[in-house]
Amino acid sequence: MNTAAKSLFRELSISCKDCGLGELCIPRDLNQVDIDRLDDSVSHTLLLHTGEILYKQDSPFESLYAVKSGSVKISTSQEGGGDTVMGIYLPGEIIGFDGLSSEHHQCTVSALETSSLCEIFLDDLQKNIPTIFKQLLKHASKSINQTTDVFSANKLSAEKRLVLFLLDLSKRYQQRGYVHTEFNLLLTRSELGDLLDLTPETVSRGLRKLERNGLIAIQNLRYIKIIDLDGLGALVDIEK
Amino acid sequence: MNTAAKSLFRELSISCKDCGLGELCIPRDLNQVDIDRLDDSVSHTLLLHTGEILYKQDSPFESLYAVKSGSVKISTSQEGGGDTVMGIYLPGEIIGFDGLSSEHHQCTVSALETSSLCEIFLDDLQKNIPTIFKQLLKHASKSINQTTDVFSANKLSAEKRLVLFLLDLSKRYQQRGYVHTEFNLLLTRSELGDLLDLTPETVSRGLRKLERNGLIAIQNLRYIKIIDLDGLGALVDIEK
DNA sequence: ATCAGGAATTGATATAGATCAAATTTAGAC
DNA sequence: GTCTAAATTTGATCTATATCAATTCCTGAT
Repeated sequence: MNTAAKSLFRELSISCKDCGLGELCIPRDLNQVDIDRLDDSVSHTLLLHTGEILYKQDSPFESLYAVKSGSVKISTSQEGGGDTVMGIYLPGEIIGFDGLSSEHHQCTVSALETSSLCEIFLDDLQKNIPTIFKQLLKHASKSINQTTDVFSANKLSAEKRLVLFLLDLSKRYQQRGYVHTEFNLLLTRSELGDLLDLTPETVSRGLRKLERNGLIAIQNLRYIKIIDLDGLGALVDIEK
Repeated sequence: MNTAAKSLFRELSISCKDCGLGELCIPRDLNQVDIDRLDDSVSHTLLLHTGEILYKQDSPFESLYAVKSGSVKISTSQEGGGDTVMGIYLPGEIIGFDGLSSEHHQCTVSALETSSLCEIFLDDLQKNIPTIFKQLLKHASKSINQTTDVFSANKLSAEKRLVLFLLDLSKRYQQRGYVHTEFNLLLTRSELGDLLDLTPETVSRGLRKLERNGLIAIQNLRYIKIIDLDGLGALVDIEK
């Protein structure tokens, strides 16, 4: 655990087999014995409050983490000074792969809201359940595919990038059993701009245009209600 | 192995311990016994000629592959019709992670020149050398970091993106023990445009401008000689 | 060696989104 | 509840790069 996360508070432990995330997280195709072993390699649970940092760019890699509740953002510092948001992670998603190859993290991870995480001790895991590594590889692979999705989105128009972001978030909330037609955006216009490679002004104009056209409603700036899901889909599906 | 790769030809086998790639590929921190076991999980060697396909988007995931010699490109088909080049891979780099999470490949991989690859049987590997999975995770992690690099490059000017691409290629050639001041670009202006999110016209103008300014020389369109490495570095290092 | 079709270059113009600027709203600290 | 700084919105320009178009240059096939 990073020094920056010293203030982390250890909640009442919940074992992997009782965790509500179930299949969304690591345990998939694991038998009961392995799930019990999984518990021994995972620390339950770290608590982060809004803005608190899990690990910083350039800090030595120590563990992977599973998001248990809440959400975190990963960002990188640019030479130019500011930060660039690279993505947000929701419950069941695993973070930390960015640090594996060089043993130092390439990104900074911080909480977007009060969030809990599990720390996954990689070496313990390897000792206890060799078979789990394929699961982890799958999560890493997912991470890659997620990045490439954003990547391929970036020759699209500003409006389409915005709509794709909203639809992706909606889908991920749905997969986790939350309402998918309304949710907190979690990011400022400026952070969303980083992520989608747009200026805050363009993000604002785009969202307000979607609102004017009756596709979404915006409450208190960050809270989005999707009014016409099909309409949003149509904006990105049809014409190239 | 994909049906599209039926024409693959099996070369004389070379074992992992005799392979020139050494540390660049999987064997790192592996003892002799494990390297011998590695051989049993790897098929040596597949040969691909220019343009031949290793696996296609949507085809079922079967194996990972290590590039042994030559180079391959990975691309995705867009709804709009055309392909988009996502990256190129050089010897020692491992491909196929895109297929792990959904069991189907998200990308198409084809040879940019005559190339040889090793097929890595994941399940055998897991049986034979449980400890190797961390190595694989590192490669997956590298894949992620590589993608995010490209990603973070895309708010830069066309010229900087081009220079960064040239410098990255140069560095990777150097790491592999090749001359790093001259090399084949491997991609058409149009493919390079896909990768850097630029039009072929802008790529052409950019490269010709670098040539006019005496930083590079272009031979036969694709062959690049770097004349002023520091000059190129200065174009991307200094001002934001 | 010739030829044809794709790739690359070069120039002219159009435009999406950046940038600059100013007013307004919001949220956190006291 | 008030205050203050930051976030957001809105409007007016600017510009890098896309787009369109016309040659020219390669390369591979015959």
